[in-house]
Amino acid sequence: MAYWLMKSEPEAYSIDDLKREGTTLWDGIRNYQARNFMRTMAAGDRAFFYHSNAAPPGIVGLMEVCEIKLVDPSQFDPESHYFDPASSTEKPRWDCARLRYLGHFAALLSLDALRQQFSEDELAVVRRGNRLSILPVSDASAARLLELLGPLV
DNA sequence: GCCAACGTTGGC
DNA sequence: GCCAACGTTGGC
Repeated sequence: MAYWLMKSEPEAYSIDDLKREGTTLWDGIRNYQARNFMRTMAAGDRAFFYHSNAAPPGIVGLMEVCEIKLVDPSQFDPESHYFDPASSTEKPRWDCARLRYLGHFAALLSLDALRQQFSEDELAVVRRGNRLSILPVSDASAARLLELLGPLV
């Protein structure tokens, strides 16, 4: 089982939205590197839910990967912000994963705190200039994160 | 097949 | 709003 970190702007979709819905389609990924990471996920993997563009940004909860390589429906919707005219139903360019809510952590672990605990090599999210919305987390870093974050609530 | 330009993303 | 990072695109 691998660990990941997935970012979402809470104004667009927050951990509370996921708690309410139970599962969600993680769609709208339009960055190739993030998409490629998402394709290497496996069902049963865990993902840290990270609030980006928040004050402060940081890890707020934990999810489980349910399904991967699902076609992202928003790419075909002309009304959608994520509409991609270059994509076709025959050759879809973007896919997505289904994630399940596992829980909140008692408190947000901020990016500042993460930078104090982890080097840029240990945890990609603290790397200066990193803008990826989906990142792998090593088993060792995941174990330390879970220890810092404490039990799910 | 090189490589400049583009698009996406998010911290600041 | 700037800019850093980088996979992909596309002109040649």
